[in-house]
Amino acid sequence: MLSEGMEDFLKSVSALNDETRVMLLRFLDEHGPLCVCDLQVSLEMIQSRLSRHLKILKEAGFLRVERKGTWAYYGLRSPLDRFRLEALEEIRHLSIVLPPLQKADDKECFIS
Amino acid sequence: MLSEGMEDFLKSVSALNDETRVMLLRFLDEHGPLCVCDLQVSLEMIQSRLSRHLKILKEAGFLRVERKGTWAYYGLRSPLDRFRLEALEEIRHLSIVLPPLQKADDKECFIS
DNA sequence: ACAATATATCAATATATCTTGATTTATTAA
DNA sequence: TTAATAAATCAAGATATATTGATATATTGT
Repeated sequence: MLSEGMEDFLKSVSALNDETRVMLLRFLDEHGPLCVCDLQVSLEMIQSRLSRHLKILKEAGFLRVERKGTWAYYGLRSPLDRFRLEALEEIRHLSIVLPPLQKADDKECFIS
Repeated sequence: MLSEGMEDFLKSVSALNDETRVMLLRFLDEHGPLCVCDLQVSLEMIQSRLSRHLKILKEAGFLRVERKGTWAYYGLRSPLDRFRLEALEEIRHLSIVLPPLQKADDKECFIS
């Protein structure tokens, strides 16, 4: 059957319940899969914080990870089920200002 | 325009982020508007707790209140916007067991 | 094996949310 | 106006979540 349980629903919802994560979803929706270090520079977030939020979004079924060497590329999972897709759609329509995408390896820019 | 802001979105989402409130929405969706004391007996919840959750759901745009004398009848607000409706739809499909509806005034059952 | 780098996890603290019991407010009826 | 009841709010404690800096793990190139 298609009905999910309370736990799964609350996991989706609590993943959405944070401004940082909503921004992350929006950013990845707009730019496609990105590695943690690119997100770090673009969103000016420290690494442990980013890593935590990405994990929560992944475990809630919104994101997938693909590893390439030491890099981890996070992107929207596809297909999303109806509710998550609807949430994403809502996020797409939020009037929020996103910072520009920056690539970490553009310069000799080593983030600790 | 139709786009809501981040604040409004997070308000909806954080209202959904609680098992008690999800139950409440489901219960009111199934039985129609009910007064706080009926919810109290049916869901076996103390009054202050119930009152708090109803307020959160109301302020998040899911519920409306209608006062009749000392009673306050809470019911689903209508119409709901797309995202809230979709959330409600999702809640409708959750496989959860609800307690039966009980009316507070059936017996001389005065809840403190 | 070693150094360098990307990411994940941990520990401590700060902040937010939930629960309960007590109190307050508001309405009705005597 | 007083008593009774419904509902809202408050205060205190418990639990959960977010942030930061430090440490651990894993991969790559030498």
